[in-house]
Amino acid sequence: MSDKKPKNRIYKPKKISGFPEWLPEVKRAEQKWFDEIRRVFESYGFCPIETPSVEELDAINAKGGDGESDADKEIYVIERLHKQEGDKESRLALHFDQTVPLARYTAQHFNDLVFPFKRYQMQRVWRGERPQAGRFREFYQCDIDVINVDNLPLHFDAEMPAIIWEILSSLPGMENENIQIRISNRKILMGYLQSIGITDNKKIIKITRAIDKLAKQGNQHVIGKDVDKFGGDNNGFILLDDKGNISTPSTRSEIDTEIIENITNFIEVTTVKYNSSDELEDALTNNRHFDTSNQMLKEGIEELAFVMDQLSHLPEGAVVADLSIVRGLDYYTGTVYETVFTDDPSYGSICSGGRYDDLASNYINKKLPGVGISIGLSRLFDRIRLKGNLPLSGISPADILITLPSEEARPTVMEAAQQLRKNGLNVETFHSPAKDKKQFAYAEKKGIRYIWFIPTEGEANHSVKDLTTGDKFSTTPQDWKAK
RNA sequence: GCGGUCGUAGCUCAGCUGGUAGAGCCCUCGGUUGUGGUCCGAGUGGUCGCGGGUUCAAACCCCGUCGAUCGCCCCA
Repeated sequence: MSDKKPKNRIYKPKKISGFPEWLPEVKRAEQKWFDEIRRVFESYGFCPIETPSVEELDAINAKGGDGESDADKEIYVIERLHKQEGDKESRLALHFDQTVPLARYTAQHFNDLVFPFKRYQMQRVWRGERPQAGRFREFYQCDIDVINVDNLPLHFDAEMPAIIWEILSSLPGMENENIQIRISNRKILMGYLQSIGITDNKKIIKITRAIDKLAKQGNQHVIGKDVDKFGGDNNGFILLDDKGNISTPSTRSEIDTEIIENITNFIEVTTVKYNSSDELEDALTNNRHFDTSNQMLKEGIEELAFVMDQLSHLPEGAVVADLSIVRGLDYYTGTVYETVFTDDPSYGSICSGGRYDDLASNYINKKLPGVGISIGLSRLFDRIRLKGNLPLSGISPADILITLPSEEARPTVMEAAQQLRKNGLNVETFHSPAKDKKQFAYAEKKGIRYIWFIPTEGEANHSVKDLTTGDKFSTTPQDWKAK
């Protein structure tokens, strides 16, 4: 009797949370998305670049200015496993978006770039946050940005959503999704806060986040009702009731009642979505609560109205002005975008961006305003995939599998394969002589449509069988064309 | 960083109130099938996430730990 085989210790493979990977058929579908996105980007004249996965940590942190920002925690820093005492090397960090690398890139290659610099970039980015539905630690973003020297025409602010709309409505599997691009302009909120006397940066951040949250939770949520619920040290100080109205300041309030009232007025306006520039201007300009003599507020309204006008050719509801969109990243200074599934806004934005006045000012002594938008490809893709709406077209990209009846036939098989490839077909040859059953089953499983037979003795022609229909054709490698 | 749920074959899971593990799929082989997709049969595969405790006895109870997942913060 045989002894028990010694078991070799196996390192059992595990999923790494937040780092998705796909089977071939899904990856093929993802590649088609990349192809389509690239096609549209290039059709508008954007050119490709790729930056390293890492930036120097100092360079990434340069944008904040404040030093300790929330973004710090999301960054992965890399180090050598075998680093030694006293090794001198710059600290490298995986980039968490493509905007900061773009700023650095633009500054670094300033002399060699043609402005306005229009580039697209489709790479992975990394965020050190806790994964959950639609949230990854490693994911793809597809960015387009335009950067110019000194001034950047507002026209570009309108071009971004137009491009995005074109892409989102052409990606395979997205046919039945209801998507909306929501646009605002930070100058409106900033100008408004300025006009009611709020200038403290920390207060501004809290207010913007409260407004942001309010909109995303569909007015259901309460900020600060249970202060601790909203994350230990991040004390919400704006208290909203279930209808989304600011009620009383919490015990930790840093803000007085009059201002609360003012913000309530503002929120009334922000929770409406405006379909046209006229609606928007009516609501804001003629609102007695707004001091439109404030220059920044006025500019914001005008800019947003301009952008809306430029986008009036898009279908109704595709793009709306939504003043609750304020965006977390603090480098945005004007137009801001978010994109949501209208039937499930809480899934999060699938496509965001905005305008920044001088993102590169930390890297170069020039004023380089830009505007850009980023498709959260992984989040979008995963949603469509999980809904089962992703069109899959087989594991293999091969159109044809040539059977190998015997080892002697291999040269003929190879020759036929080469000829077919020259004609633009993807061809795989079966790897070893085997029963037809095995070779057929292989083609079937890999989703290869045609099986090719070289001539048997006495036959002049090759033959092809279409597995989807069962039809068989007599032909030659030179002549055959897939129907 | 915080909270909820979960962790049994490669995958999806079953395993009643504790008595030392099962199904389907996958995979391999054989048969059937006008050259494959069907059907039938056989086989491979698990120290029940890991560690400790309670017990005569634990996949099942307790503690810890790790992992996954969902949510909060934040964000694509």
